[in-house]
Amino acid sequence: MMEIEMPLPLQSQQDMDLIDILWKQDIDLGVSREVFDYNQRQKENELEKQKKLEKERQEQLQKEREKALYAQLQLDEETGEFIPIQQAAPIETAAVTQELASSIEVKPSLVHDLSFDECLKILGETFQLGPANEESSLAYQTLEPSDPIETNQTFLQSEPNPVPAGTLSSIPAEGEIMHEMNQAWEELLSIPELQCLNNEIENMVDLSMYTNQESITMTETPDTYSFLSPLSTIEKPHESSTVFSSDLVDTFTSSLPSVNTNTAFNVESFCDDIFTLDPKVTNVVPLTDNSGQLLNELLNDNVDITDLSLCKAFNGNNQPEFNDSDSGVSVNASPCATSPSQSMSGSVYGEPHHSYSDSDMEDMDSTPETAQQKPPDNFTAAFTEDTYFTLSPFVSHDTDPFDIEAHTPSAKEIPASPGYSKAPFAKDKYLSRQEARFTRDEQRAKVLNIPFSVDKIVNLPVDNFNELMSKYQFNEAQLALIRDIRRRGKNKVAAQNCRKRKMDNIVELETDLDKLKYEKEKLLAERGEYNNSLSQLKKKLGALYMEVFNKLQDENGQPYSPHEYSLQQTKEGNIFLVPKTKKVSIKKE
DNA sequence: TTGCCGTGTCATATA
DNA sequence: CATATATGACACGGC
Repeated sequence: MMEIEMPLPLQSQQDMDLIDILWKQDIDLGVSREVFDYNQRQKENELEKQKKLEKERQEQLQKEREKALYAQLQLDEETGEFIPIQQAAPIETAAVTQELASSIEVKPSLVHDLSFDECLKILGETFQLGPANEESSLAYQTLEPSDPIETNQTFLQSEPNPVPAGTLSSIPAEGEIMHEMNQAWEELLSIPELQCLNNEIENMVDLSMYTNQESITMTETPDTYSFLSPLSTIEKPHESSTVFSSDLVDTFTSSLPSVNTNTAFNVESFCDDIFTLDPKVTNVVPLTDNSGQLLNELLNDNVDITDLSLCKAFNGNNQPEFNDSDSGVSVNASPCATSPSQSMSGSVYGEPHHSYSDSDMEDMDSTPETAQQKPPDNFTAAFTEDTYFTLSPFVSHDTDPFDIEAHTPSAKEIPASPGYSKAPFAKDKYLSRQEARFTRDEQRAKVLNIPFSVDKIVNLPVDNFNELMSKYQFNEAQLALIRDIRRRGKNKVAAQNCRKRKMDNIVELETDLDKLKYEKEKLLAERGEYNNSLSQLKKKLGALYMEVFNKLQDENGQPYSPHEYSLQQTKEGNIFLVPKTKKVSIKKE
């Protein structure tokens, strides 16, 4: 069975005999000879050392990535956010796009070989996975890896050609796979028919999110990252387009029917199926965590599809941006980032990134552990009520977002533009609804795991609000965010009311103005009438005066001259003929 | 490209 | 003093 091993200097013949004796004693127990083999153990030790070295190299690589990412970002002094250096991005984008074009074998035509119905079927079945129940929750707990980086390392170690430590450019395999997969999805969803499918997906998920919220439990598991890995494997060069199509359809149709809306989706088995789908495909490359998050979103119907559909991966044109330009949390939906620059800058490296830029996040240095609420007994119910907050793809349950923030400022990567959330489908009318539905504050709340809705935060009366707040333990960042959300929410309503009042006032003033104009016209007309009647009365009075005056005669029987005399009336009603020269003297009297 | 409009947000005053 | 409300000013996106 065993060939005689060359005795080492440290191993005397007595030692070898002793080993043989011990082995013979244990051989019935199934112990192999290698157990007693010093060389074997030494080899194992060396292997372990190599693994450790590799692990260290991975960590070093990770740090270098972050450094490179820092180099691509600049700190916005106003917002405290990291923003990409504008000039670099387009060039890099173009370059990487070209690289992708040459490296990715899937042509658009290939993807388009999938009929719309097939695509619809695939994605429809994918998202018909109902809200995961507790079974899936269990699955989550059991499948949950320790952390994304570790997962990533595991993947890397399983690779035939481990990624060497080095700079960004020295990790083509990982980045390429990421790009390939994202590209595949971009192309898949760039099919015009699938644009409207986005909306269907959204609606389906909306249904699951809002009608079954109470039954929703956490199902997010990074293991689902591998869900779409066939995309990166099937689309290898030696696969024809028809093979791609059929394989893909077969993959989904063979895997998904066993999953209904009430059954927990066994991601692990699902992935196993996929990974073993085509044994000819030897170059099975693991996905990065980042891509995995995208896939996780796709796979989990509990996931926030807003993030998904906001994801630029589905149109590949713009950056997903949960960026908060002026205040609050700046969250990059990098899980689905497809921009080469973005991918290169960090998201491709498999970390969900979180960015907090204003007062909300200024306290982020608080102990990460405190970021987790300590819910009351009814936490589950209260929690699931707004579960979508906690199912954000970038809210990892086993990694602390603050920690990630602290170590990976890359979260600031690639805000497409300063300002509000920008729909990935900039010209997609459907997304404006999503955008409207998920405000920035909601996104912030998701990031910080706020266990109740923004609506509650804003609209609850003070007492109820305080009562609700007392049920949880929040860290300072969360408290600040909640405070700001409430303030902003109330101010938003106040501003709306204010504007409405202002408009009402304007309308009212305009109405008053019209009324006054009408009144003025009316008064002017009335004044004209009065003037007319007044002039007529004056005429009549003059005629009457002259009639009376002409009847007056002096002692000679001569009429008085109207130039020398005038008729004047006293207060008592007596009328006198007064010489005009004496008129003044009479008045004086 | 420019201007207008609606909206969210902030700062500040006031209740 | 804390909170809510009101409002001017500003930024931003859409048209």
